Amino acid sequence: MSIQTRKERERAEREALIVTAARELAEAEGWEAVTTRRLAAEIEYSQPVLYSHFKGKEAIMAAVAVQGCAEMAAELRTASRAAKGKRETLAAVGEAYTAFARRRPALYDAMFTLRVDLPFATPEAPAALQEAFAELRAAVEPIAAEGDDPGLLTETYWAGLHGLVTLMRSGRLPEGAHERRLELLTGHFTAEASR
Amino acid sequence: MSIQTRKERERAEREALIVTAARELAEAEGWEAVTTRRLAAEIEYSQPVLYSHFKGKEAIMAAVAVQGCAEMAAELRTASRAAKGKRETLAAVGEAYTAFARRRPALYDAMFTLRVDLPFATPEAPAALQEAFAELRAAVEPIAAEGDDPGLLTETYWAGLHGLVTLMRSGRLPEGAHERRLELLTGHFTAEASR
DNA sequence: CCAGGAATTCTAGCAGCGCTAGCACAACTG
DNA sequence: CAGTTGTGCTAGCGCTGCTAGAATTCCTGG
Repeated sequence: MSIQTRKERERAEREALIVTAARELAEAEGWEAVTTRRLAAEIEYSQPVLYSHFKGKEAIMAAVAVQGCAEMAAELRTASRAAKGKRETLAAVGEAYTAFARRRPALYDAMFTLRVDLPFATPEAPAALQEAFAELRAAVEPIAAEGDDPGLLTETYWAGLHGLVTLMRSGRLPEGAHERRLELLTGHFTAEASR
Repeated sequence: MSIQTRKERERAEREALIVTAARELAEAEGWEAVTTRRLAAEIEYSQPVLYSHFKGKEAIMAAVAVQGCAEMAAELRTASRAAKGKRETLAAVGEAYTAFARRRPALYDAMFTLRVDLPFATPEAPAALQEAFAELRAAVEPIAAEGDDPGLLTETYWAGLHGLVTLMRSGRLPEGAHERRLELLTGHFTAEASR
């Protein structure tokens, strides 16, 4: 019994070690530097050990993505709590979202850009992911107009944030005017829709 | 003289052949199927020939992206011309944009998602790219509020469209409600901004 | 028409990728 | 302490983008 639990604990610890190493490597040098060989060296085990914990590289990235979702959810919540009115709250959450994406680009990519081994738009999506979306929704819902579906409106606002972040990060949009674009986006969502 | 021009013509033809083959392969089987070996086989030359035309795979993708920009610009213009009022025009252009992205996902990825060997937010950006942006801008500008910078507003609306497209394509958003999300986005941009 | 030189294309290979079969060793059990 | 179980390693497969250098083709001048 005790031996069994010790082994399980050790396995869990090593699994966490893998995820942490992957995340740190990705944040330090980008996901293209995260190879299974490099990762194996980092945790001081051989390559095949990785595959006894995860189905493949995508599954490791998915684990990192889930961690990222939890952190983002927490940051969105903090920003939301600190803000006062409906509009200020949405602005604060939007700001917190894009700030997170810019501060932790590798994490953000795993969550929302790269192909990853995770269910998304289904009830089986990871809890952390649903929490992050719920935070966004809590900020969007109060500014929804009469007929607007709050879920769809949240998805649409989210898309706006995501577009800003990804176009900027891939060099399609200049970094400089980010704050002003974000204001424009939030401003148009807090206005009354005309149809 | 004649020999010289013939050679140049043949080179240009072969270059076009490469770009076309890359594009068709990408559209048929996705960019991950476009390997330099596969591409070389397709054009019935050996691999190194590719590198006598392009600096690398990214440069080939960039050439495909430029083609895509030209086509998108044309489609946006067509949609714009067919629409009547300011709001209808913006809606039509947004619709044309997302329709293009969904109909030609590989082309869209080369243009706006994948890392590619192109200058973007600078005056040296390819003409086709600038034309596509100009089409978007022509549709956005008429609905800009007093103080809004039309360029920034266009970038922001573009980000919204891009976010919708990429989140949907990567499975983060369900396909079903796309039209309604697009309406929400366009609706909020054609409304008066409240600040 | 043919030899020499220049340009072009190909063969072969490098270093690295994700992933895995099968062996060797370590750890636990009776 | 012997035997069995299971864990981790070595080695290697088939692929990637890319390139050095050999081989071949083509054009030019005699």
